Amino acid sequence: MPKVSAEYKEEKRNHILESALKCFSEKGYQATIIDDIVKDSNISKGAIYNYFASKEEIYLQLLKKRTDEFFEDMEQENASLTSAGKKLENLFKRWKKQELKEDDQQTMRVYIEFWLYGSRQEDLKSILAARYNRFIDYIVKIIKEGQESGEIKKELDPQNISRIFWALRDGNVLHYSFLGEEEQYRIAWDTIEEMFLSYVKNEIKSGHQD
Amino acid sequence: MPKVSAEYKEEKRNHILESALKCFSEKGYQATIIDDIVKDSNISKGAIYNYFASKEEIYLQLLKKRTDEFFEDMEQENASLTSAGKKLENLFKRWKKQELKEDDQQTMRVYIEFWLYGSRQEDLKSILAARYNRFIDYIVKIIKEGQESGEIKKELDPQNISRIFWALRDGNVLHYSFLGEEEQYRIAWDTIEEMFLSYVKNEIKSGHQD
Amino acid sequence: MPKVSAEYKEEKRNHILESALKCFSEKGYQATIIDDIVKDSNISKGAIYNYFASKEEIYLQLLKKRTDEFFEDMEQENASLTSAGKKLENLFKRWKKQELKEDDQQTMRVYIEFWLYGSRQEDLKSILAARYNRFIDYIVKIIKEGQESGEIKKELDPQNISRIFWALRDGNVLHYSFLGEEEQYRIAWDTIEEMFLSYVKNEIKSGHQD
Amino acid sequence: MPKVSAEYKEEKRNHILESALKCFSEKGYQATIIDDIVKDSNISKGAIYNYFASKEEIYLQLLKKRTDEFFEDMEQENASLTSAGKKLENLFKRWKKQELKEDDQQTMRVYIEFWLYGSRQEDLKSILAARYNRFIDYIVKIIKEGQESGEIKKELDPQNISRIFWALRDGNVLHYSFLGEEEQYRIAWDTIEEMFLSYVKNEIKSGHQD
DNA sequence: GATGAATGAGTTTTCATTCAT
DNA sequence: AATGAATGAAAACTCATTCAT
Repeated sequence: MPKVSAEYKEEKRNHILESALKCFSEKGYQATIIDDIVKDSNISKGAIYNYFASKEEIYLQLLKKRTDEFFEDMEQENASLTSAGKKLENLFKRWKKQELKEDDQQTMRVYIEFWLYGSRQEDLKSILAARYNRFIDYIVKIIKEGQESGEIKKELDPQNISRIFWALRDGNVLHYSFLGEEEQYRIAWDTIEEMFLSYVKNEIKSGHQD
Repeated sequence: MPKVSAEYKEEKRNHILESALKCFSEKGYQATIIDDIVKDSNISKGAIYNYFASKEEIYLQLLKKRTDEFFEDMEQENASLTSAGKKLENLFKRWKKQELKEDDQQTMRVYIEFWLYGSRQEDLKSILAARYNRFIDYIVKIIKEGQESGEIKKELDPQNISRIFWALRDGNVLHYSFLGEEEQYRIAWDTIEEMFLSYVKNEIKSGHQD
Repeated sequence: MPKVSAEYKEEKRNHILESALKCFSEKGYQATIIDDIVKDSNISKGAIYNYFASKEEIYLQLLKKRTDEFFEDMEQENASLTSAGKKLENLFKRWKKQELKEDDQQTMRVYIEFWLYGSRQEDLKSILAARYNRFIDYIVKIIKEGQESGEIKKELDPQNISRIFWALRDGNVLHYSFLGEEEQYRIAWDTIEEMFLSYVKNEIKSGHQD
Repeated sequence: MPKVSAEYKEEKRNHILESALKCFSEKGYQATIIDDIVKDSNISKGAIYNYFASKEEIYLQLLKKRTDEFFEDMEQENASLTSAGKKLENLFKRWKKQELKEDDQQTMRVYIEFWLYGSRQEDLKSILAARYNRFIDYIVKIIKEGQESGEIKKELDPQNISRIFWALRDGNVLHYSFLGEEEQYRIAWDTIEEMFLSYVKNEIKSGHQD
């Protein structure tokens, strides 16, 4: 018989994770000290350690939660979209408007840092790889759908295209996140969309005329 | 009247920088401790501080040196190339064969980390921005050349295209550097080249029909 | 909702300051290392840094506390004294018996070192000057009182006399603190009292006449 | 058969000591690093260690040299003075005009610091005491002369008076050296002279009468 | 469950001294 | 004799984690 309800605990957990995201995003994972999270969350150091075993676990949980939420979101949005092309376009739209959600903006920085951090810790590599594959698979599925429906060129390797898609996204986000020039980012993202889709889609009625 | 020659000192400096690169690349900048560099270089802690004022300065000098070398290299290679298209292709070739030079591979990781690190230190932002602009300008110049010669579509904004070029490069390198799958990287890079050049070049006798 | 009472913290603070005084007095400020204070106080290094931001802050707080206590003490003692002459005599008495309080003895050494230290740190000069002026003003007030009541020669400049008073005190303390010959110190101090008071007081019924 | 003349070596030694005085005076003994002396003297670190075994030895030699010079000076000046009163007045005059010689000003700071430093090093205490006694004896001799000639009160203890003389001097110098207010210092010193001499001299035809 | 004081290993940097040239 | 590069033992300070209350 727990003293507090499960919801209470869940809420507190999330509260900590939100503060952690803010701090990690602003100062970086290594530079963030637990006291930063204490200050931002107004939750005591001891309490934080009641919910998470270590700073690293906070990091890991944070990334997992964000990733899960991203896929939930996508699932929901895509449910109503019928073609691969629409789904891809929706994804591009997502990052075009993303700068409005400061939240996601922060997440990106933290993701990229995690990329660095995780690639150096043997024990995190599998987590990193799993997360990466989840993203890859997500696009692979769309590409395959598109190839079946004839929207997307059959000669392309879905795995390869998916990897390129994420490389494009991450490269652009990398620049944007750290240089912060929103207008340029948006223009670049538009151009990238055009370039990517025209490369990937079948010529018939190619380009943009939705 | 120094006791050792300027070359000796230069060599030692480079020796330290090489060890630093190795350490920074393996463990990350923050996680690398001076003793790691001491151990790797076999140079005493005090001696290292005779050559560099701080760990951060080692980092900065390292990046500067690498960047300078990159541009020197490029300058030299491009001197013999007559068209914008050839220059771009040469750049793609460069990163395609890059994995052979382990050295450059390391530098990339460190560059990306610097991106994160620098974007959070007010005093480093200008260095970061200057470095970024140097890279941007380099491609802008090539694009403009190509537009004048008719190789490259005139309606494209050179700045924007340059940014996209580097986003492609960085995104791909980001994935490769941390996932380390060489074969996939090379294939992706080939595809990216095709995508990019076909987007950028004028259709007449368009880029790749090997 | 602190886990410990304010008194507990105050006590701990004082405990650290006392150890610091002991160490600074024995070895000097610069030569004292934090581990000396750790050893003497039996408080961990980290805990010390929970109470004070730096070694220098310990020094500053220590001096401030001692100075405050000195003036509190004086205020109390002087409350019952009605004439300027009595107040001056009381001050002389204070340092005559001072050697009995080992505590004050230590403080003096540390004060003098602070004089040296502070005079070389731009940012400490104002603290030093403020402290000095507080001492000067204290005697100035007494001198003026005495001049009004007729006890003290009207032609003397209170500021100048006050400065001389403290020069006498500091000079004597300097010698005593470092040579440690108590008997000689006490005799010198008696002589100084006689010299000073006979110079300062109006002849009529002057306290000391040879 | 030495390679260089004794004079050359002596000159170099003095050069180092002069630089050391400057540095010690400006930054303090502990805060001065050998490289400060190297920079100021333009003599290499190795060479400095050829002339002195350690930083401490430089300090000690410096103090010794300065003390010796002081007494040589005094001897010379006093040779032409016939009475104890004149000799004392001459001493007062010396410190009154001293601020003009920046050199001596520096020495004072260093002396005071040495007082602190020396009193904490068992092995330096005897050096300190010897130096102190040399100063004490110097005044004792003058006082005794004055007592014999009738200039100075016979009932005074020469040792005690000598100690007080130096306490006055050191106290005043302490304040001046670190607060640096020249005008105030000079006025105080005048007043101290008046106070001291009127206390010490026989009333008949006393030097200073207000 | 919550609190925040305490811990101490770990980190960067300094600097007196040495010694090969 | 002179040089200055090299050494490495300190020293101040940090911060993830623990644990008594």
